[in-house]
Order: sequence, then structure tokens, then C-alpha cells
Amino acid sequence: MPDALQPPDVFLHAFDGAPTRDLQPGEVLIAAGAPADQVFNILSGMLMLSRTGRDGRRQVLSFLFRDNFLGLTATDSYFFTVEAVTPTRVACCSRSAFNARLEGDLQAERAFLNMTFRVLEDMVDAIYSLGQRSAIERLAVFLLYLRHWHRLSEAIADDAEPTLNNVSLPMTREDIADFLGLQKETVSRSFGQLEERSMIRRLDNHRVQITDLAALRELAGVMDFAAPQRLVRG
Amino acid sequence: MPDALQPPDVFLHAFDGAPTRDLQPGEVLIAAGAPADQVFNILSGMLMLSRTGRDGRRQVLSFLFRDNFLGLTATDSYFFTVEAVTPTRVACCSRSAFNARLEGDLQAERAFLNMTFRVLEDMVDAIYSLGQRSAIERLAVFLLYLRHWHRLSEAIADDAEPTLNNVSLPMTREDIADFLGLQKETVSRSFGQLEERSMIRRLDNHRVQITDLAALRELAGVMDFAAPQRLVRG
DNA sequence: CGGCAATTTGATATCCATCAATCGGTGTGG
DNA sequence: CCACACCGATTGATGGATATCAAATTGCCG
Repeated sequence: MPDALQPPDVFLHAFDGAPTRDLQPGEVLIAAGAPADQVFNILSGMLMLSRTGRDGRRQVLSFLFRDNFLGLTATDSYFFTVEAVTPTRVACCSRSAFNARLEGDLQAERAFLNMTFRVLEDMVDAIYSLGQRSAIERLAVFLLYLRHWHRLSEAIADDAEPTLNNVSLPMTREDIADFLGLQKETVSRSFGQLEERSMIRRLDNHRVQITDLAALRELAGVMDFAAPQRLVRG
Repeated sequence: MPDALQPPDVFLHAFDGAPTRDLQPGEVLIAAGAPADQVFNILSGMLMLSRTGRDGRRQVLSFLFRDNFLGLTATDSYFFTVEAVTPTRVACCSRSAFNARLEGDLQAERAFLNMTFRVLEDMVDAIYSLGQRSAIERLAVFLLYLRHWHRLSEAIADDAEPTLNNVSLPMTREDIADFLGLQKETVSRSFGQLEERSMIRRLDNHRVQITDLAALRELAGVMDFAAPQRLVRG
């Protein structure tokens, strides 16, 4: 298995010198229905991307971290909402300027397409989880997903680095529930079960420690994952 | 709302003159783990794309129809399985030749990226369904999805065309179940409920008639969908 | 007509949702 | 500093939707 970190996507150079914007927790960057004339790159913090039906049901589609691009859509308006979970800084670029900067830069275009494919494969993971996994399995996957992104955004080369096992959960239980297709009470109980089984310890409401990584991975069935391409052979 | 059909994606020209391959129902075109050195375009028939975990759980990711491109991946091997549901003909092209044909053709590249975005938005729909909708709602969405693709692949301009309401279901109940994240018995019962509610009639095991399209759409909550971009202003 | 597979239907079990109560932290004002 | 209120999280009790297991039925192909 590959184990070294990937360099940041080269197409992100298009954001060099772009103006930035700071968001407070809960602040909305993109409201559903807004014109898709701007694209963003996350410089720091965590965002949450979600879609809400007319009847109020909400599905959280992903949590976004440093160097995640924001603005993939085929339509001229966004059909999802993006809001800050933690204080966040993003770089802003008009879509037309972004496209112009990419145009003709073969390497950047290829990197952009590649990033799009990785997003697609993440979605496949999500579909598999929602369709096939139980509540506790989904939560296990989620914790590993957060750990993974923490590792990537901090560029920590060593997967065994102990601090990686302190997972920060800045979002609410309800956000987690809407991400995993569960109710918040079920998320609570599933945390309890993971703790009972000695896979994690709850340090406080927004912080858990992974105490048995191997068992958590086994439960999550993480080898089923598509996502090795996020890492590069070392 | 837009109501005319979109022209086929221009990048599909890259398959002009490509060799074809015929598949019988059940025949595998791409086995999970196979090298991703070929890409395909569907000329006729229906394919099914799925992913199976080590423990045997299978998630059907999509059903594929005419003019659907096959080969989106960031890795050098496919991590999913593609098999024929009906007799199917595909055009085959090596990935390198396909990339070479696209390279420099700005219009084709843009169309390709656009198609990728549409796939992404379809996946968002799927995630919303699996995370938020009940069994009967998912089945309603599924029937409308089949009707929609039937319309697209037959290039039927009029959405009210009555033959569109005869939906063909060539796949098994288990395939449907694995697509919707349900068990086959639940799919059966949900068909029964849709029939009880006079939204459909079961003609035979592989054919249903939509008898109340408006009610089915209401149940599916289809306005929640992202996918207007699959149609073009008429 | 016979036999096998797919589907439907039935009975029951399980998981998760729902509704309700309690707990714990945090901020405010007395 | 403490009382109180408020919000999110946890825990408890119950219900409902779907899974599971089993049987009956239908459809399909020889």
C-alpha cells in the first residue's frame, strides 16, 4: 500500500494572489440557488456542503478541508449550500478567470480533471456506505475519514503518528447524522457502542481518541475503499 | 422548466470508427480490479455498474444507457464491476487514444468535463436518496429515473408521450434492491404499495405502467433534483 | 408437463427512528 | 459567586420500517 503524501494539486496555482474571505462558524459561503459564478479554494478551516429538500430533510454531502476546491457544477447556479463549521479562510476566484487561467495549461487541466475524479470516487464511497453499511460501521468510516483528512491537510507523512488518533469533531451530532443518513440520537448511541467496544474514548463532545485503530478499520471495512489514489507510492 | 432534449455530447466523436463489442445479459465488461486502459461508449442496451465489498455486500452504483461514457477513474485500475443487463453493444477505445483525440479539442474537452459534472450530480441525487428517502420513495425515484433515461436514449422530445409510461425493468429485483440500498423483498412490497396507491400497474415481472405520473413525482419529490442540466432550454 | 429460478407473500426479528426525560456545559444577570 | 436558563448531547422507552427467514406462487425454459 502507498504511504507517502501527495503534493497539492497544481491547478490550485490559479488561486495565487486571489482575494480571500474569512468565515465564522455557521456563516454561509454559498446558498443553494446562488449563481455559480465564483469558485473557491479552502486555505484553512472546515466547510460543510449540504443539500436540503423542500420538506426540510437535509443531506450533508461532504466536509471540506484545506486545498479542497469548491465549485464543481455543470449548471450556472449551485444547487447545494456551503457553510463554515470552524473559522475558515477561502480564496475566491471568478469562474471565468479560473477557467481562463487553466485554459491551455495542460498539466493544470489534467490535475483538475484528476481532482474531479477523486471527488467522484469519494462519492462512490459515500454511496456504498449509505446503501450497505450499518450505523456503527458508518460512524467508524466517518472517524477514519476525518483522521485521513486531518492527516492530508496537515501533511503528516507518518500514518502511525499518535496525534492523528485525536480526532476533532467540530460539527454537531446533527451534522454528523445528516452526513451518515442517521438521526442524532443514533449517532450518540453509536459513539457509545464504539467506546464500549474500546475502539475510541470520548474526550469531550467535540473530541474523540481512537484507541484501537486496527479494530476500527476492520469494522469500517476500509480496504473496500476506492481511495488509494489520494496517496502516492512512497 | 426546460423541456427539449440535449444533443449528444460532442466528445463522443472520439469513438467514431472504434471497434465494437457485443455483450449478452450477465456478461462482464469490466471486472473490479481490471486495468483501466480502455474506455467505452454504450451504443445500445443497458449496463449495470456495481461495487462489492469483501464480505459480499454489493452496491449497484448506476445503470447505464446509450451514449453513456464508461471509464471515469483517477486510478489505473477500475474499482468497480460493469456487466450487461440486456444485450448490449459498446464502442471500445484505448484510454490513451481517447485522451489523444480529446487533447487540444477545446470543445470536446469542455463537453467531457461537463459530462463528468453531470455524473457527479447524479451521484449527489443518489446520496440524497440513500440518506434521506424511504423505501417507497426510492422506488418512485427509480422508476422516474428509468423513464427519464428511456426518454433520453430514445430521444423522445415530448415528455407527455404515453409510451414513456411503460417502464421496462430488465434487471432483477435483487439488482434494484442493491441499487436502492434495500432487500429484494422490500422492493417487492414497495412495488405492491405503489400499485395499491394506484400510481403504477405491474404488467409483468419486467414491465410496469405508470398510471399516475404526477403522484409518483410528488412522492419522489423530484423537484428536489439537481439534474435540470440534462435537459436544455427548448 | 416438470423443474428450477425469480418473485411474491407471510411471520417474526432487528435496527433505527421517534418521543420524552435527564444531564452537562456555557453564558447571563442578580 | 451562584441561580437560572438555554442548548446540545446523552439516555431511556417505545414504535415503526425494513431485514430476515420461510413458504407459497409465478414465470420461464426445457
